[in-house]
Amino acid sequence: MPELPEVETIKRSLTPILVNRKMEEVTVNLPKLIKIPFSDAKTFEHILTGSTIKDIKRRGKYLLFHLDSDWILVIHLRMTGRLLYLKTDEKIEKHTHLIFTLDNDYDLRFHDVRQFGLIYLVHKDKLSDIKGLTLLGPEPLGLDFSLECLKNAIKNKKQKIKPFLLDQHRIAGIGNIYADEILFQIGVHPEESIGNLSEAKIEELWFAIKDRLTKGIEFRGTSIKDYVDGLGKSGMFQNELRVYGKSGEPCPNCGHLIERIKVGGRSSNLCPMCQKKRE
DNA sequence: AGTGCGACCTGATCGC
DNA sequence: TGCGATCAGGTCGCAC
Repeated sequence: MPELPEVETIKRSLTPILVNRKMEEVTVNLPKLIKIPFSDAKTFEHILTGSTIKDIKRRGKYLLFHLDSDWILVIHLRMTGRLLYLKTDEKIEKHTHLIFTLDNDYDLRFHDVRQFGLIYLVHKDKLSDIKGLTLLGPEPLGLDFSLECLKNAIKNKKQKIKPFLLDQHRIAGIGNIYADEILFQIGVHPEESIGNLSEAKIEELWFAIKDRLTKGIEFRGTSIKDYVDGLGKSGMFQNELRVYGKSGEPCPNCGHLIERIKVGGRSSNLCPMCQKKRE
């Protein structure tokens, strides 16, 4: 579900209300969600109870809750995970798997229909135990994601461009929606080999990655089915989408009908006129 | 190295 | 109205 702009929006919505809040009670309703270093819900609850949230950070699609102890709570929302700030006396909805009861009569609740979300509690010296987090590529909106960095990642590779963009080890945070939008913006077919991209195209790609993700954040994310921010508020970027979810509709550039195909097992939306294969 | 597939889950939607 | 097939924004591990 949430990609970089959605996770960033959740972080921004939760930070001002959660920083310096203490967790008075922690309830795990679905113990199997708790990963590394133990899948023991009681220990998880015990360590977190009484902790105060000092900061919330984002890395790729991961959220990191830094505490006033030596532990870090790491959450990945995967497809349908939500983090919601709700009054403690509000009805607990189905699929609420984790409840952090705060010291102000509010809860932070983790809700996840498909149960794919990942919850980790790690010692601050053991963050590297979370492989998916450690192996992430550069932050596309960070300073280390330079044009050179992208060129190096592409060099001598034959991979199709769509799976490349989705590979979190290469660039962190791009998911299926933004990948399609990025490719439409630069007029490249999702099955194009990245080795075929000209220098100029790589620069366009570099710009488009940053541009689409930045715009996604400005519009506070894309709400199609499940996504809302920490306050339950929908994003607006779905109104800015050009190809994702638009198959059968006219291309905003040329009017040709948008197509949907499978690339690397994922649905890909594209305009066959504006995004022809080969350079 | 690249690709393709199944696995993990529930729920919405579509075609018959 | 019902039922099965298919699809969904993510990632991992395995086989070829």
